[in-house]
Amino acid sequence: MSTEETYRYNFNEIEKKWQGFWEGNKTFAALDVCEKPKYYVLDMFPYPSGEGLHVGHPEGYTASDIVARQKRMAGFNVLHPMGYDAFGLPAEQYAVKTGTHPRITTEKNINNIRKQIKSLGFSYDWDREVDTTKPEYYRWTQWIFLKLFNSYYDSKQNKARPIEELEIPEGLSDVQRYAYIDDHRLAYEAETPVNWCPALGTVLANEEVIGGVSERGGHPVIRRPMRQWMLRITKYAERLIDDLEGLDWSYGIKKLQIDWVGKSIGAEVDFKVDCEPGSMMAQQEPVIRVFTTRPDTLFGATYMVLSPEHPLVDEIVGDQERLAVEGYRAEAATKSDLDRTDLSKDKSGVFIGAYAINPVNGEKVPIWISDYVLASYGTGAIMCVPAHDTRDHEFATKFDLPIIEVVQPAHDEDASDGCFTGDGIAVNSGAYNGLTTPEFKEKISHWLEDNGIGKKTINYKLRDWLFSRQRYWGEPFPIVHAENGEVIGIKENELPVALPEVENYQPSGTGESPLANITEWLNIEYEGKKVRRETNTMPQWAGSCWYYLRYIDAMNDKAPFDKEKEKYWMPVDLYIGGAEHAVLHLLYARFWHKVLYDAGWVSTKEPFQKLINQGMILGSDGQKMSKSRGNVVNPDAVINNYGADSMRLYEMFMGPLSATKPWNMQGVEGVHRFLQKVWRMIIDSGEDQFTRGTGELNPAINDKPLEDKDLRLLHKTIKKVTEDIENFAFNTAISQMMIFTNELSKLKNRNKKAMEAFVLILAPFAPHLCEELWQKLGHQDTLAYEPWPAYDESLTEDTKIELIVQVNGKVRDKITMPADSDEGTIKQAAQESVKVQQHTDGKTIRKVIVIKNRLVNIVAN
RNA sequence: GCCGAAGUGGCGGAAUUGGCAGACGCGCGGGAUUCAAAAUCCCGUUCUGGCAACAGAGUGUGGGUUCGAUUCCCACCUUCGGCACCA
Repeated sequence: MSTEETYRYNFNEIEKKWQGFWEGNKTFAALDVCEKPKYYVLDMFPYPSGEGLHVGHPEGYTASDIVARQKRMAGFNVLHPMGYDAFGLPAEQYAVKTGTHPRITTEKNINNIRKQIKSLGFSYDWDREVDTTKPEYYRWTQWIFLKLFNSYYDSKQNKARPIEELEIPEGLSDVQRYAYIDDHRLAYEAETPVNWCPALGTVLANEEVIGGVSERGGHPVIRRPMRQWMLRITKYAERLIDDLEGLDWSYGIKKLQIDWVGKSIGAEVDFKVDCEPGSMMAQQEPVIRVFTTRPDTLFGATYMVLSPEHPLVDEIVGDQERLAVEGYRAEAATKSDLDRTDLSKDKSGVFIGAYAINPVNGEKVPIWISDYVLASYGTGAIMCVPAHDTRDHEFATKFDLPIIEVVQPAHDEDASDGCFTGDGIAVNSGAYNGLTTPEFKEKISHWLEDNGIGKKTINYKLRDWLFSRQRYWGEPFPIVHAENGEVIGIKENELPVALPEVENYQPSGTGESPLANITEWLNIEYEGKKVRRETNTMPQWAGSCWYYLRYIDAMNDKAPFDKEKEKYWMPVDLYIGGAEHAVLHLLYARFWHKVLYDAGWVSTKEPFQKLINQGMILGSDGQKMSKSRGNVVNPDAVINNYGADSMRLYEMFMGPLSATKPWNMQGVEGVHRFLQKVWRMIIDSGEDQFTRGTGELNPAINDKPLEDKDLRLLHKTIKKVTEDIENFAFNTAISQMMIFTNELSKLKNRNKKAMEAFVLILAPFAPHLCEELWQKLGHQDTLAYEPWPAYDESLTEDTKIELIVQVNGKVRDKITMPADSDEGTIKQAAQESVKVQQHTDGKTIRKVIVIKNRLVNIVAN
């Protein structure tokens, strides 16, 4: 029978056909004006690498696509866009090696990845595609940067305001005024020690340095001060924590963000440096300010440590100690972060030959420097309480410094190693003895404030964002520098500052980007002044900080987006992506969003209302996929062999979306068999015992009503699939549809309406197949906007229930009874059971527990 | 070290206001169909004992609460992910 082949499930043909249909009809175009409620489903857009997609990408994209398709059918106006985060180092490194313009590489990679994405049949609105490297896009990235540059943070109003509104002290010279203003901008320049990678010729962000070498390439990284652009994200620390509250994100991700901001409440305390009376030093009255979260342990502070970089060290160092101190500081300066971390187990430091006075008891305490104190946190100096801080304890033990206990555990908690870090009761603390830790903190804070030697203070781990890179392939800054030191933002209407062509992509070597080599671009006249352009470019994060806003109005050439459209579409209702972006991307995007919010450009405080992280997909060996292990699965191969629908279905069937799970090609085979079975259930494929192979509707499909149990199965299935999509439990939704198919395939009479409902609920998962089946069922148009099938609650429950009968908690029998039978009837029926009687024989029945519609437990002994 | 998530058959996993452990899929075993195969269909498949009916054990380990615990509580072990001297 040659027709057999012809009418089998031919995924290749079907998928090509429907992808063409959707594209040609713009089936998934979102409407900007619409009476329907809106729903915005966003995927984290990919970096278009040369390798293309790996199987991890389609996992999140399939999940979001199922939701998008289901929401459309449920009557929502859905925005579901896709784009490319295409600036970045790999294209540039390739350019350095081969001379190929990164634009060429990037375009090629985008074309490839777009083709891959399209081959999976996602319901994106392709008219809204964005590419962060296009001038039409980065023009607005620069525009937002200018917003940052032209704003300052008003701490009283707790929001950013235009720089023109900044109050400037009178009587400043021009230069002083520029400096004052620049000091307040949300985007500012600073001389900062940065991670300089000589091999890459660029500065790397902390997160791009792993174990002292560059994340890409593994080249050594050293610390070196350099002029850099910084963004004042620290001003938003409090709001970045507070506004998490209303978001539907997992506890884990919120915690990660909160910890990254790292808020801690404590006090700043001034320690006077002990000077010889009448000396030069004494007149200056030098003071060391420390930050501590435990002001209640002040009486136990037996020494102090300054960071090696602390500015006061030079002034107060003793003559005899100067040489040793300078040696130590030089050593610390050359140490990378890795070296410092490595030494964490073995503390180092030197005494600087000076003393300070503990303000609470007048004790003279020695001052040391050590690299375990960070210059960049708090005040760069600490008071040390070795009895109640593990790091101080280690240091004091090593250098034989005194340890005084000032807190006792309230109960008999474990004070192991003589270092108790918990809350307790104060001892050896003068008038404060007997106070609990919180009481003590409160009192001493007031005392410090009343005496002008300290005050309550809040510190954050979060640092300002190092926002410049010495690279070619990134957004140029819309900034020029005048000869008098003035920093000038390019006018908005002159944007974009286009990325110029260069002859070679090699870094300039001085630490500047390749842009510094193009003199005719570099030195220009701007507004009548001779200026030099900014040669830094923005980091890869920049484009991804606001792309979700550009999708709302991707073609707008007058503004980044239309404010009315923004009001309609924002916030993003669902954001799906990898957990690797849980901290930085989300934090940075939230920060930019808040800046735009303060400027009145966006209407919501937060951009992403609900966030779901998909888990990692491992190779079939249970290891991370990597070329070197040879366990990488190529999605193209899977699509070729089994089709996009099978690929989609398998990725969802593997397990819970957020779990880490291994790939198994036989599992793809399994879901593929399911789709074939669905095909045979509805199409006369000639493979089925009841059919002849016409390729049309299966003759078993007719208008005869389903039997009660099958009708109930249909309604149960609709209910479960509907609820499971809501809960992102796609694996169990698929399993329920398998149960339905297994059952209905056995029937000689398959009700047509039931088949149609089934096709509609399977459609978000396997859209190509379902469109084809929908057409075969006699419909002309796409099913994308067919109403989502409703279920009848009363038909989702059974009329007869199999009750479990237990004796002493062990299952001994099962009895079938009408649903909602009353307790008395159930008890009686259970005790009449022969098997129950065998197990209760000779025993006294103490108790009978009945759980309606579930079980009976007879307790006997 | 700290924080977060998780530990269930040969494998992926299912089951939560505490109520049949192992749905669904893979794999494996047996059968039907076939000249044969592919495809398809049917039966079986946690472990131990038994031909079977059936009995016992069983959700990382050890305790506890309960008529009843994969689910709740306490202690511990292991794996994965993140952070890492932030005073």
